Amino acid sequence: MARTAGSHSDITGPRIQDAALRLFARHGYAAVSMRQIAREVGVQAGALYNYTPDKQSLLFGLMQDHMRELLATWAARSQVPDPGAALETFTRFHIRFHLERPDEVFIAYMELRNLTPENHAAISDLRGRYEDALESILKRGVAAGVFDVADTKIATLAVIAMLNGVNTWYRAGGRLSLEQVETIYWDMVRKAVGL
Amino acid sequence: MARTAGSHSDITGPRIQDAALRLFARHGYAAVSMRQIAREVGVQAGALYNYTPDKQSLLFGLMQDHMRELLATWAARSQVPDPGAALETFTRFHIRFHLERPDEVFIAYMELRNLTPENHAAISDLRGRYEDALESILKRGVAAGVFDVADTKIATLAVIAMLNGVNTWYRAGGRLSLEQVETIYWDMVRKAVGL
DNA sequence: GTTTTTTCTGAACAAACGTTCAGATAGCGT
DNA sequence: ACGCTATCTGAACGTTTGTTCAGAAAAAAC
Repeated sequence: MARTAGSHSDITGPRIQDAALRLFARHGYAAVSMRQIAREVGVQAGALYNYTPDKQSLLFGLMQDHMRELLATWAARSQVPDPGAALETFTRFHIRFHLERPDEVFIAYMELRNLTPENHAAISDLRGRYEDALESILKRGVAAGVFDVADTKIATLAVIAMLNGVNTWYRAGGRLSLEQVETIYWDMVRKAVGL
Repeated sequence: MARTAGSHSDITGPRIQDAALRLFARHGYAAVSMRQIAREVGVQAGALYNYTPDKQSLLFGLMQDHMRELLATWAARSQVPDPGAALETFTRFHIRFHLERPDEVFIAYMELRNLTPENHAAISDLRGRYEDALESILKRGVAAGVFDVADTKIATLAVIAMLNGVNTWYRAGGRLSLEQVETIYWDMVRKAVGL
């Protein structure tokens, strides 16, 4: 046997990424084998290598795609001049964006240590750029005298850490709507920066 | 060859736990082999099985020890009646305790998915008890009318997530002392709960 | 309808995996 | 000094790992 009926790279490629994403998020990169991914796609393990040079690149691609989309989506937003309004926009954007992609977020935070040094540096750089987006808002607010923040760098990391926590417990269809969750967190963020 | 000079279970046992802790934290449970742990201890892989029935128990033991120590240490503290003071005590305790044990904390949060269902349930239960300790403080503060918190459950998770973030960036000997870090975070927590 | 290209199979590779165990030696109690 | 027990080695087990590749079939190009 060889090429199978209906096979097409436009179909198999994304399916491999989807399967890898889900399996990596569920069991962890190191615990998932190429054969498991292949089985999920309905293909033999060797076929995966038409789409990725190796397992590491598969992980890196997923993380890089996620971070780039995060940055691009945020950059596409029209920036509000008022620091308070900008912070609210960021807070709600962050929660919504991350809740819509639980698997990507999980991988981006948990699998950093499974990247090669070069790949790790690349992802860390993208992460840093996103953190800078928040920190620049905090700095503007401090400069304008509307935020009360002792250390903008720490506040940046603290806010992001707090917001990321949503992904550990929120489930669609639960006690609270996405809108309610956003509002509750925004309320805490707002108060934390002294607004 | 067989038993080696100077070998003793009181020495080898802890060394195995130390090595497993460090390696699991650095590379992840699934990515670390029993042979790597053994090499770190200076022993053959088979010798590990005098101290643990299997790899899974090694991980579970580390996580359980950590969570029990966390709960016991917190329980040993004399509880302050004032909710505000209690929250400050908790905040400073949490940061200090966790910064003193970066590897244990890392494992306790990252390796949950590598536990068997029974072990997972056991650790989650311990985790839940610790979260309850914070939530009870928040509830007392809300009842006393000194805290402004929309949802104590979410606030609990948000505060813990924020505080846990310290472990991702703090390094001893850096720009800020532990005392300073505690104060900055307490300032944010205090404001976030409307105190 | 024929040729070329794309996509996949199935087998193979060496290496590493967790775990077991008979046997050997070190340390301890007597 | 001797025997007993605790501790470890070294080899072995069956399985799984990531990856490669010749060949075969489907799809696309002509």
